[in-house]
Amino acid sequence: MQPTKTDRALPLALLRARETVMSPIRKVLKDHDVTDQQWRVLRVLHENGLMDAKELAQSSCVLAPSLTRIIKNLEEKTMLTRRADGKDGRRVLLQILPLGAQLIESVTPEVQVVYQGLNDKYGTQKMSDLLDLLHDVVELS
Amino acid sequence: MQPTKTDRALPLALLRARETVMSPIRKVLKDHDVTDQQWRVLRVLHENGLMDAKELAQSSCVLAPSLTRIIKNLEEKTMLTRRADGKDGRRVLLQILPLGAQLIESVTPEVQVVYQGLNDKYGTQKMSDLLDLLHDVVELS
DNA sequence: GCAAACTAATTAATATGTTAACTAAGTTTT
DNA sequence: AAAACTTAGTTAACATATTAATTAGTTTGC
Repeated sequence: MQPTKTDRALPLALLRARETVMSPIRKVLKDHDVTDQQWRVLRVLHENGLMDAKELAQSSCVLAPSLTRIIKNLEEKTMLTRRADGKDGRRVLLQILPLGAQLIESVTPEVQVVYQGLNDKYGTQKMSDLLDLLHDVVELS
Repeated sequence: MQPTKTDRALPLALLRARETVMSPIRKVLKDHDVTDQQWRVLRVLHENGLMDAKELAQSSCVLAPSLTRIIKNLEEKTMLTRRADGKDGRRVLLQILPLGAQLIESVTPEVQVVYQGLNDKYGTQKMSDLLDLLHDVVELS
């Protein structure tokens, strides 16, 4: 069986698209000393309030072992707090702290500028279509 | 400025979609002791023949420092060869070896089965549309 | 021709990805 | 209630991502 041409392979296409989008955003995040994973974790936590580690890992698309390290790191920077769940001793509850929320709020405008530029060049309708199609891919699992 | 809801953020959507697609494929690759990065590198090399490291890195969406280590690893497994370019002493020329090509050819059918299942569930037309939209994203850079 | 600027690749340092093994806490079975 | 099973989180080991610095080779400008 012949391999699919690499430029029509979905995983590589997704990766290339992601690199295109993330590259300029990463620069912004870098200026604020945040990695994109830390950024995802903080954004999800900012959006959802109190969460346990499993929810947070799934929502932010970070694996559990990575999240453990990221949490440790962000906790040391007082960006978030970590405490055991009283009802279920296995769970760890996470909550964003003012410093974390402040980071989100100060970096977001810069990131939005990049998104907006992307959106203008790409087209709002196409962007919406793309997001819908991507959402459908995730639904398959 | 309010952050974009994380479920409509393009980078996260791309990442989630990629995870959905890659998860079953990774299992296949794991059974053959190949990481997905090594797989990408070998596939691109198999498709394109002789390439220098820079081309290979760009085409396979791997950063140069990672490629250096991946090449070292694959070279030790005699999956590919590495030699200096006679005309430009800075460049390194890579070529796939029979063992590498054999790996591609033996793993590809299994990967294709996964792709096919995905394609059947998702729809060929939608898949094609998605690939086109993703391609257009990359064109923006 | 040669120094400056540039380019390809590697190395270094830190963070994350990935799988497996492990610990602790909770749930189910009998 | 104790054993077996399950689940959440962590730790471990290795591979890759990311940026910066370094090395070696090439090209440019004067």
